[in-house]
Amino acid sequence: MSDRSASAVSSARAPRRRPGGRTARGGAAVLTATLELLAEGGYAAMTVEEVAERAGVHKTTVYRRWGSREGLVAAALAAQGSANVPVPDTGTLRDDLIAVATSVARNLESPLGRALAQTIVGQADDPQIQQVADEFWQGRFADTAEVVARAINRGELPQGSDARQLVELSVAPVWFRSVVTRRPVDAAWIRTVVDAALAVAGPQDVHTTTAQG
Amino acid sequence: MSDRSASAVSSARAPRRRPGGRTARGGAAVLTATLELLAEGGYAAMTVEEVAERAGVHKTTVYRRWGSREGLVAAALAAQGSANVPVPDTGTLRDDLIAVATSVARNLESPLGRALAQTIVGQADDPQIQQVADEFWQGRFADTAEVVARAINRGELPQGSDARQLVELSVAPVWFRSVVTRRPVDAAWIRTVVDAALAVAGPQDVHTTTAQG
Amino acid sequence: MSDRSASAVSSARAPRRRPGGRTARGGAAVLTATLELLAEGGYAAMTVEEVAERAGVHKTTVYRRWGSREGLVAAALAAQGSANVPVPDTGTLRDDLIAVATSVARNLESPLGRALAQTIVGQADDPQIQQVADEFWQGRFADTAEVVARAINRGELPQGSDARQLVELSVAPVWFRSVVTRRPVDAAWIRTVVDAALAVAGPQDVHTTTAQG
Amino acid sequence: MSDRSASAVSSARAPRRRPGGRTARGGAAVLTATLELLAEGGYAAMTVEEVAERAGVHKTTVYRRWGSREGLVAAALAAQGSANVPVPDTGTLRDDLIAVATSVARNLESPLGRALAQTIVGQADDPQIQQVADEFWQGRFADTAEVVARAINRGELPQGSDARQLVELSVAPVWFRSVVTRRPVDAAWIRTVVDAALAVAGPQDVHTTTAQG
DNA sequence: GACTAAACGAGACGGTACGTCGAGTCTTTGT
DNA sequence: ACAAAGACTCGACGTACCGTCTCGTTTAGTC
Repeated sequence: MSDRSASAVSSARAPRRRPGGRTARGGAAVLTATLELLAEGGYAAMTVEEVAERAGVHKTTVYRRWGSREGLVAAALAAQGSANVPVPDTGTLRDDLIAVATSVARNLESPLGRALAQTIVGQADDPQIQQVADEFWQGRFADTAEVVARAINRGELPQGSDARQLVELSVAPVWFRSVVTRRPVDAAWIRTVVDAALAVAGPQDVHTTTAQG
Repeated sequence: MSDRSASAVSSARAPRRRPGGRTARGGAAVLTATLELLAEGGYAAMTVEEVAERAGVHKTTVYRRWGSREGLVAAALAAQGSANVPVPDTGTLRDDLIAVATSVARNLESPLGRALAQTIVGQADDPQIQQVADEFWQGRFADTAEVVARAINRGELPQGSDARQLVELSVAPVWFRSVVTRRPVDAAWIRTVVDAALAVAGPQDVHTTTAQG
Repeated sequence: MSDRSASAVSSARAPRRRPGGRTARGGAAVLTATLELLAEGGYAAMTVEEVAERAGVHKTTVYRRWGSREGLVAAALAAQGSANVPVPDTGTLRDDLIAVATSVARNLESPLGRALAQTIVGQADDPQIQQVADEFWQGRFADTAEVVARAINRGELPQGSDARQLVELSVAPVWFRSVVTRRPVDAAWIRTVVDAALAVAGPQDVHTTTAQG
Repeated sequence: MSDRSASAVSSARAPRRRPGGRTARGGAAVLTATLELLAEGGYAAMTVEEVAERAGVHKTTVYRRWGSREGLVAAALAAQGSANVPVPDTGTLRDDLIAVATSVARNLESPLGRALAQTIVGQADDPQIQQVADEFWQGRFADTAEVVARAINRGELPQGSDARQLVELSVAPVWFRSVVTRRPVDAAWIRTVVDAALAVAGPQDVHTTTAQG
């Protein structure tokens, strides 16, 4: 459906095109440097000047193209957010959801993932950041809806099951623990979370099987 | 980010005229002003200078007592966080959890609540903020554990039920929706969330029992 | 990270109160540095940043105290302009005027004098510069009026003689040559200029007397 | 110094639409725009970009042809300076000189005249500006020398009279007042100035003779 | 009731970063 | 072959806020 280019972040540390660098190439270096700095010290530690220096570009160039610090961050976020996360296909809904939640947990454990998460939440008042965040979630939920669609096809879930709710309930506690309360997320807990989500998915039946009577 | 308004004087908060008065009163005015500014424009818009002015205090005084911007915010957060939220007692666990989650949702809908949430998440890398956040969560989970304790006493839950898990699963989706994806939280959804949490609380039977009864 | 160009030249002028220097002393060093730079390369070459560096002061300090580049220049101009030039007293009006004109010529030959002259003229549209210039001229004409007053006392000039006109006509051509057409000013020419000024000073009598005799 | 107004479009000067238009008619539009901007806000307010926009030409074109801001200004100055001012011929030297001085005064009262004067003085350190200024003065003095030549022919002045000195003494005070001290120039004062100049031109008698006749 | 130490008011300063302006250069594209 | 378009480097501007420091004054706690 949505073919987002899966271009890697390429942590290749900026080639350092110092003086004559007629970069222009697209400014990918700038976005990379931005993400790099976010990963290193979070939003507060990311300065436009440092980004420019790392990208081998002049400060004014950054401002010309991205308008402001927020614009730059938003662009970097968008670039990173559109990097498609593969949707798992294990054969069962439960394992798929566990895989999704685990993937989220892993991501939030990485410095970059954590930094982006904090930025999305902490700078949510900025309209540009907000818009990128909205698009990000829309994309993520659209992607993961496939997991649920397959489950419906397999008969694991009734026709009208709410895909978003299922995924939201599976992922929310992971974000909460990892980003809000900052406590470790382990596999067992993820399983519990997914089971809870499944418990209210569709009209009970699928999960308990016997509650129908 | 660039609003000056030198006059300010704000909402009549600070008596401003403290000729002989030994301020010291505890600096409550400073913390109040801090929260006020956080509520108004979030963490980014809160400046020590503006806080000092609103509190009718000099900037250096703020630094003398709270050390830094983060220290000040941490203190304000602590002051606000320790304001005990009443633990509900409706008679049933489900309604208690719904009440707790609803209370959280209401709080996160308020400008101040939202600002504090964003601060806690966005500035989580700062040790002082982090500590306050840790204490806050510890307190909140301790408080709400009572709800579960009562349920156990009533026989709604088996002895060894995990109070924290129950509350966490009830509250996490609310935070996620409200703070992370920024979508509205309605009562029906809260009920679903709580039901999901209850579904994995204690050995299945409790749940099914409850559902049946 | 940010390599400061080690130019620093600074002809041993600034005490270089680097780190703990709670300068405040009055910022004379800043004004001195300003004049220095003006002398070196004129108005265009004078940057606030360079001034600050030479004065061993931070850029923001300069802006705090003088508001802007123009304000700084105006202050430096005022400081320099108020340095009283001694009014000559040779015994005769003609020699006094020659002395005044010669002094002006010498000043305009110096790099600093030339730079200030060019600044006064070239930046005349700036209100701050303008005001300083006005005060400067007022002061200069007031000072030199004494020369004329003495001449009146000596009977060289009638009572109501126009001091300003006399001085103006003596000095204007010097400025014109030196600053406007940029040609050298020699003593013989100064004598001619002063004679021309004297020729129209007072109600003819002095001149006509001379012409008659 | 900080007025933006990106729209501008100015006083309908530039045709703006030069689709096939090859090689600008000779760049007159550019020089006109330059003078226009100089007249409007002086040297400081004149930017190459604004000039280019008003002339309906691209910035790079300006740089190609005039090399730099100074080169452009020099060219504009030259274009304007070479516009011959008519040399008066009233019949008497005194009236001719008064006419010349008055013409200078009128010119210096106009925004453009004032701006050019300030530029010539303020940017005198730039070699290009300097050269244009030199040529300008050479031309002006050559032109006005005719006035003196005629006076000699009429017998108003002796053969070897110094034309340049006469004109210089007549004009210098006007420049001084108008450009340096920025005070108004009135007709009576101009007469005084010219009389002073005449007083030292040739052997005194000429002046008195003229006055008597 | 005077005396001292802590805390405060006031104000400037060093320092980092922001975002902006304009000069001048270079490359691509078109005519 | 020259010009339009547009992006880029570079140096500087002026501003905001952080956190520090100094000095003088106030006030509280103690003798």
